[in-house]
Amino acid sequence: MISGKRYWLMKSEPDLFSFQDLKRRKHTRWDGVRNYMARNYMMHDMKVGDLVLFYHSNSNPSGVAGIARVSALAAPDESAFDSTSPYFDERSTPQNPRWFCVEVKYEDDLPSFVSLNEIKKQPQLKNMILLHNSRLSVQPVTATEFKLIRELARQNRVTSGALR
DNA sequence: GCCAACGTTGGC
DNA sequence: GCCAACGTTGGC
Repeated sequence: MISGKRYWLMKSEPDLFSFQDLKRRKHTRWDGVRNYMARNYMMHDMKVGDLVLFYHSNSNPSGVAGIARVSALAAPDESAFDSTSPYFDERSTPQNPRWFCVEVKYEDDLPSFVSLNEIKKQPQLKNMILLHNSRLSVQPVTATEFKLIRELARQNRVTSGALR
């Protein structure tokens, strides 16, 4: 168990499911995660109310697109039971589920997109897991990191406004 | 589309 | 339980 961490970053490929999709749909099960570390964070550490940076991966540009919030605790990932799903895993059964996922809901727009490039430029963000384990799709962020990214999004908007 | 990084699988 | 082979993620 991790104590005191209440902020997360979750990756999604926007071609498959974007922040705008979440905003339209209001909430979604974070299904399809097939990595044990990411699963364990969802199963054991994520609590209802935790805030989430919704990150667009495999994208041009990649970066943080908006804010979400955990809206339900982890439950068995139904997509693993569905033989027609790309996330099907025959080793996971309703009697003995292997994969779990939380539900997240749309929380807030960011004043602007915060690209991976901008994150890399911030000395205060150099310890983010994002920059050191690019493979982990669900990861904790500190309160400081979360707030700084929100601040960057605000600054971006001010800057681009001033240039107009 | 390439490929580095790294998680997973399975033979031994 | 090691580790080589393989598959996947994700930045560029």
